[in-house]
Amino acid sequence: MNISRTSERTGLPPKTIRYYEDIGLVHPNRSDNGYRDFSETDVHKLAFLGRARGLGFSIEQCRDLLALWEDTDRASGDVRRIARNHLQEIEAKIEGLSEMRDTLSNLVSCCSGDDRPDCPILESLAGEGHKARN
Amino acid sequence: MNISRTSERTGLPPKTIRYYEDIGLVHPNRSDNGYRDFSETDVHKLAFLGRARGLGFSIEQCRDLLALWEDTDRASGDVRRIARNHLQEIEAKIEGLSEMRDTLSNLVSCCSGDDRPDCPILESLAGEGHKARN
DNA sequence: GCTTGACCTTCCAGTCACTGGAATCTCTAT
DNA sequence: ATAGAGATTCCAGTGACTGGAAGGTCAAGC
Repeated sequence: MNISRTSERTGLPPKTIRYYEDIGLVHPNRSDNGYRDFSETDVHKLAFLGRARGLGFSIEQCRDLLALWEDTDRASGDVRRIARNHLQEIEAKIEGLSEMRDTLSNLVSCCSGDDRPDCPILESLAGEGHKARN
Repeated sequence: MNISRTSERTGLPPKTIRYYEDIGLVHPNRSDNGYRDFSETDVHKLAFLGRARGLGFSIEQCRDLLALWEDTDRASGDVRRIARNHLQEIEAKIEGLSEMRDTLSNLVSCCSGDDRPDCPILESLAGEGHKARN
């Protein structure tokens, strides 16, 4: 199967598929003309990678997950450990972003947003927050 | 003021400060020996940048905010527009991450996480979700 | 047989916001 | 004179792609 059909079936752009081969995540065969020739297994691997990336796993985590997937003697505990670590990272990111959101939405709602120059957003960025109620 | 003192006062690493000069966000003077010599204004600008970056604004957004900050004739509406756009991006990110978190935490809690190979996390990544109840 | 167009290949560069490291210069203190 | 700290520039790497150029291959139509 050529790369564009593989792209359609996996939802991954051809560029990404070539990149995944570059970094050793898949190893498609080559036809006589030099074109990549993807097997069903390759397609499954790529779809697996697409889903794992969609859940935010890093490439290195994906590599580990893929290895565990292919190892029928794996311990599910190893998989779970990776997923839990990643889950914690995601939760930390959400927390950081939530703080930003709260601060920003506060500032945005304090700003009149008209043609006048007075702007609590800039004042806060300038470090004048503590002077706000003078 | 030399770069290490400026780093202390702004909380930005020297490397970052040099980088900010490289991309034209600050323009410190130079002493006779070639060392950067930061003014109070430079320090304020850098602190401003540090806070804006801490709220997740991109460098280009920071550049715009800095220009507005320095323009006493600005319209606060321009600032507010930038901040609101950024706020929406943050909210979109939070939503995406929250979906990941929900899916992942579901999978993690379904996985026994012991020495056995059966693993609903891998099954889901392999696209076997729809077969779960066979 | 020839051309056209779609597809494939490789390779290089760019993204974003830094960060690390090497090689070299300057200053201060002993 | 020398040691150490701190400054400089420049180059390369990060993560995960993405864009684009230059060129090879294939199938269809004339």
